[in-house]
Amino acid sequence: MSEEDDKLKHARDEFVAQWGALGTQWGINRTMAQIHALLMTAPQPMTTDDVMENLEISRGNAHTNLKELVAWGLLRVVVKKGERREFFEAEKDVWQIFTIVARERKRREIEPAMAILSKCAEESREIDTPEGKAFYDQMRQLEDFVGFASKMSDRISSMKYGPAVQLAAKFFS
Amino acid sequence: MSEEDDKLKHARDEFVAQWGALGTQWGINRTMAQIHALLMTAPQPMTTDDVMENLEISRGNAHTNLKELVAWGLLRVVVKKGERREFFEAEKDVWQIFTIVARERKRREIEPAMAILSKCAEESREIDTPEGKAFYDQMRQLEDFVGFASKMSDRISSMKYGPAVQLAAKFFS
DNA sequence: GGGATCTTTCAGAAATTCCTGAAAGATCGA
DNA sequence: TCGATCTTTCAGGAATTTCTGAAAGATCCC
Repeated sequence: MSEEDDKLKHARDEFVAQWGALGTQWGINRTMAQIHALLMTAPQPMTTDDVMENLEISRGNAHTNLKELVAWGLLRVVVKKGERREFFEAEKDVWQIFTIVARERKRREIEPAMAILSKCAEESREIDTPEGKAFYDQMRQLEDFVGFASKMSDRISSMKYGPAVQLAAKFFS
Repeated sequence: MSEEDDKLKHARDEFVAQWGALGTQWGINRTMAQIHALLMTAPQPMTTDDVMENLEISRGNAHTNLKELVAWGLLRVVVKKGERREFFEAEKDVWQIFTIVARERKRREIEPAMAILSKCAEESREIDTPEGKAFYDQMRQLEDFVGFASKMSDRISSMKYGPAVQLAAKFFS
């Protein structure tokens, strides 16, 4: 079966490499994306050393990014009895992955935007010139829209997969 | 009215600065986000030199990012009669801005992901080992989900604002 | 043609982000 | 307590991204 194993190894290596490259576009660093790809396609939980070896990266790098992925909730730490080392295992359910990423993006992208918009709207609320009114108006429109998007994101992220698909089906009808 | 004008200038400067900082999180560079913020809140179209002066940046930087924003569709070039210079004006409609950004993100983030997933699924389709099947299965699940998200994004982006809000209202009921 | 004005490009500098390797910190069993 | 094993941190270096400033390229009018 070495033939088959080679094909798999090749496909998996490609997935890891490309997913890593893509990570950059998504605003997460290459290593983090590669580790995530590696573990999503790992049959067994892996140790820091496994990851280091497979991706040919330093211990510091592996460690930092593994912990970051754990903080996101995309990886879990697994302890095996009789083993002192930590093993890492990925969340593999796509809907779970989606909701985790959506929540994180909301936290990092939507919420700071809301804060800015609210502040600027507030500061300009009572400026009684045409320019002032136009500015306030623009801030309010942005604020309303972003607030709305934020609510939608929450709502969807908190749904179970089944209902979400149901809803989407309705959407396409 | 110098008092009022000052307050407005302050609020606007803050918006530009903060929006620029936020841009980094969104994966676009600071200058590009700042220019966008500046023009979204400009009562009149602005020239390259206006932008350079206001943000205190070089001509090359201003030029490159203005053109990039035009390429995205977030700015339009305006020609005034009797003027040789180009003026730039921002799309101010929030729904338009949203659909433009959604389309761009799809192009840069979703489509490359789809390509990788399809290729890796294809390559692993016939591997007849437990690991091979698991890998193929994972690729397919990701592919299906991302494909689905892609369709949803298209569907929403191509809607008019009114119907989109209607739909959202149903969603919250 | 030639000068004036505006746009575009791009090599190198500056700034930012990311990674390495090593040292320090924990935890455990003997 | 001590050595072995594993985890964590971080200063400095490497890689990547962004910006500047100047030169070259358009376009227009005289």
